[in-house]
Amino acid sequence: MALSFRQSEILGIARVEGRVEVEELARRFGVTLQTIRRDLTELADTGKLDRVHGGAMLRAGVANIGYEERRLMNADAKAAIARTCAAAIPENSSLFLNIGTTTEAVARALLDHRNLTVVTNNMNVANILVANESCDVIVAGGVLRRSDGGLVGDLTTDAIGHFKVDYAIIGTSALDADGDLLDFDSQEVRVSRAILRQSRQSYLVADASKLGRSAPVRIASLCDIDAVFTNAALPDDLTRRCSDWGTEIRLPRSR
Amino acid sequence: MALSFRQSEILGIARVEGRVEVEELARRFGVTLQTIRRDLTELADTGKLDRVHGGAMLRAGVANIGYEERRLMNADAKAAIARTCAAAIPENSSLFLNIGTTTEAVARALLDHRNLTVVTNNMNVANILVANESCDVIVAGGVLRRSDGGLVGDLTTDAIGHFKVDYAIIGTSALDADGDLLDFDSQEVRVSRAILRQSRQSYLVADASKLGRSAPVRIASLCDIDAVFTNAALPDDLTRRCSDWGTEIRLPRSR
DNA sequence: AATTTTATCTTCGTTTTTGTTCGTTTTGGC
DNA sequence: GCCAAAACGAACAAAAACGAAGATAAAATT
Repeated sequence: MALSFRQSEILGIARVEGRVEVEELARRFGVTLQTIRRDLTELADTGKLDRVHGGAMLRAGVANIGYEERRLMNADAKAAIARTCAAAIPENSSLFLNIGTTTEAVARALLDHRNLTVVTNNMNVANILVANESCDVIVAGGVLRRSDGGLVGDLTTDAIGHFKVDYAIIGTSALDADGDLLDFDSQEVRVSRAILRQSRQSYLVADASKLGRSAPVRIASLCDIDAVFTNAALPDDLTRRCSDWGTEIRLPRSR
Repeated sequence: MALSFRQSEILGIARVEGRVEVEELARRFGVTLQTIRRDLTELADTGKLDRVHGGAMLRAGVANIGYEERRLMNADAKAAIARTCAAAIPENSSLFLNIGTTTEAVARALLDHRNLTVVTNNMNVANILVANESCDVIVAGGVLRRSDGGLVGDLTTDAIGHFKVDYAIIGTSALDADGDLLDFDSQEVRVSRAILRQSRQSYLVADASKLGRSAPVRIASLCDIDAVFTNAALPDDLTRRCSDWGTEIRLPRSR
């Protein structure tokens, strides 16, 4: 079955937004709710989307509830950060993307970039970037973690050692007052460190909610990072330190 | 067939716009709707465009469509094979699943098994088995192939070398009259061979449509396989040879 | 000039899609 | 657990798009 104009457009919207609503789509296309429902049912039947009450979502693949909540938290901020970061990535370049909902937002923002080579240990990132035909996706293998679709373990670290890319784009669980990047899982931290080691430029993407939080394992310091993409100014002393370290701070252009 | 002046212009418009509509084209070229329809039908027949109601669109991932078709072909047979195979896999065991729509069917049939450890180079298998909470999923990394969600390359072969599992469950593109398993992609074949090497028992899952077909690269022979799960009796001489080799042939119980 | 070929138009019955209505199910507050 | 509102799916009718077949006209061939 070939998809209609409208259906493939719905799919496109879902890829970008992560979700679509019946009402909104009906308004947008100027058709009845029933027609949209039929479209969504068909897309769900062929496995392209997951149907939910009131709309549909990208195929869940890996997501569970806690993950969904995290993904929707600060969704706008994350999308804005992702756009800014994607704008800093030239076409024809290679990059790492690690685990995290913000890096997934970056993957979505990269759907229009051409000729990228992306190495990732995040199943969701791979699932998103499959849609970008001109992009080579390399999955660093490992043990699949249900909670967030991350691949971790020795296998992952080993695989990453095989590459050297232009940009590392990493997320973090927490960014404390000293400018240290922190995470909860030491396995994941080993992967993140390997990623930083194997890349020429390193970018941190983190929304403001990560700021001032804490977590037990240290990934790196902001002084090891070339630029941090976030959505609100950092505290004054951290800003000062960043300028000493030569770490650029990039905020989304206000709108 | 040579494209008419108008047809190649339609193609040009489609390349730019991504889609074309019958009405609009008819107006633009000053011809009737039927003429445009004929153009679009021809362009679709030669694979240049995808026909949809009201117009046509750029062909979306050619490969992807092929995959969908493959997945739906003999879907019932594959499901039956998968059930039989899954019944032969005890709980608390470890297994490989490689690329292929039949192995994906097996993954679906394993959703109720408990305490499995599954190593796979197939993103779809991983996405399916995520739903089985009691199952450890390990993804063997590699280059992601859009056409079927397979992960291939040296990275994959290396990763598989790290494991030794109880069962290898592999699919194949073709099974010829000599009992040789064949495939089209030599990279994928390397992965399949690595899988066979690293497992204690090896099962082939292949529906009858694979029988008597051919493909350029040899994976192995049925004599290397412990059991083959299929949906129709093999030719007599192959059956005889299998019994010489000690290769069991397992058919779904009729119903 | 006559004939064939090709592309297009016209007509009409068929298929697909969409809108409408209505009974059923799900959801969320109480 | 109960109820109202929202969302849903089934069924049918209307509308749009479709393809087949024959008619027409221009171009190519003889």
